[in-house]
Amino acid sequence: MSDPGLACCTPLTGTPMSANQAEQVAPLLKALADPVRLRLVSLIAASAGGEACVCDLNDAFDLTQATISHHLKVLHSAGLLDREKRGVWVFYAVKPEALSAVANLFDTTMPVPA
Amino acid sequence: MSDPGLACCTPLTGTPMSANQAEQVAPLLKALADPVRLRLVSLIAASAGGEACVCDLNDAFDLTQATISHHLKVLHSAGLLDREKRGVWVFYAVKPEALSAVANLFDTTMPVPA
DNA sequence: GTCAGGCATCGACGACCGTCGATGTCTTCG
DNA sequence: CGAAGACATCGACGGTCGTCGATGCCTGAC
Repeated sequence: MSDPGLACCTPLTGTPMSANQAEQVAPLLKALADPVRLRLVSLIAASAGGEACVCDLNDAFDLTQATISHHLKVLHSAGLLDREKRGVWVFYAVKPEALSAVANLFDTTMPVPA
Repeated sequence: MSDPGLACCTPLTGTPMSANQAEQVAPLLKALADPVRLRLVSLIAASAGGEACVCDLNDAFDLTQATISHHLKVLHSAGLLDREKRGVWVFYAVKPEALSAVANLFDTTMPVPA
């Protein structure tokens, strides 16, 4: 390493993601990197008003209510979902800002040439 | 459950992601859901020609060469990176199709209202 | 043919993740 | 008040992940 005359590789032209930015975005992707959580976000986003209650989400999967609650907590802790208690039921809503942050990640730092 | 008269929740208006689609997309997100791999993809995408050799990537991290090789293998196995051996060195290149597939995921199935 | 270097693979270890059953908390109803 | 239902939390289990040191393979140089 550190051989100045070698230059085996192409230099970095653009501005790659910083280590700090990577550490911040990775948790969001990690929260979404699960089939169940992906479907949960999709179900909530496709619901009227961009929100859905846990009882309905629970019926959409062959999983225990405890497992669904856990996944919702992960998504909420990652800042992807908002939680609102209405009476006996709890409604989760998508946070468009968080999703657009992920979308911007692929638009800004990884531009497809053509 | 299965009480037909309850209707506690909002009905699903849009078309949520299918279980099959979620199972297909989740591995891509899981491959990207790591700070090191995120920076690897970013570094490669920011390099000239959208490709970079392992020796250069190895110098950008405080990790073992074996670890970097492992992460590159994960990204390659997920279909996000292309591998090309040139002489002694190995070059990895981003696959724009795979990245745009992820980008489409957030554009198509989760449209931000405004 | 021998040597050096770039990269992949192997085996191992600790840490984390997804799922479950059981239990707790809180709200509404009668 | 007590009962029932919706949801969260707890503790535990097996599986996967990220990282490492050691080793193997393959290429180019001498």
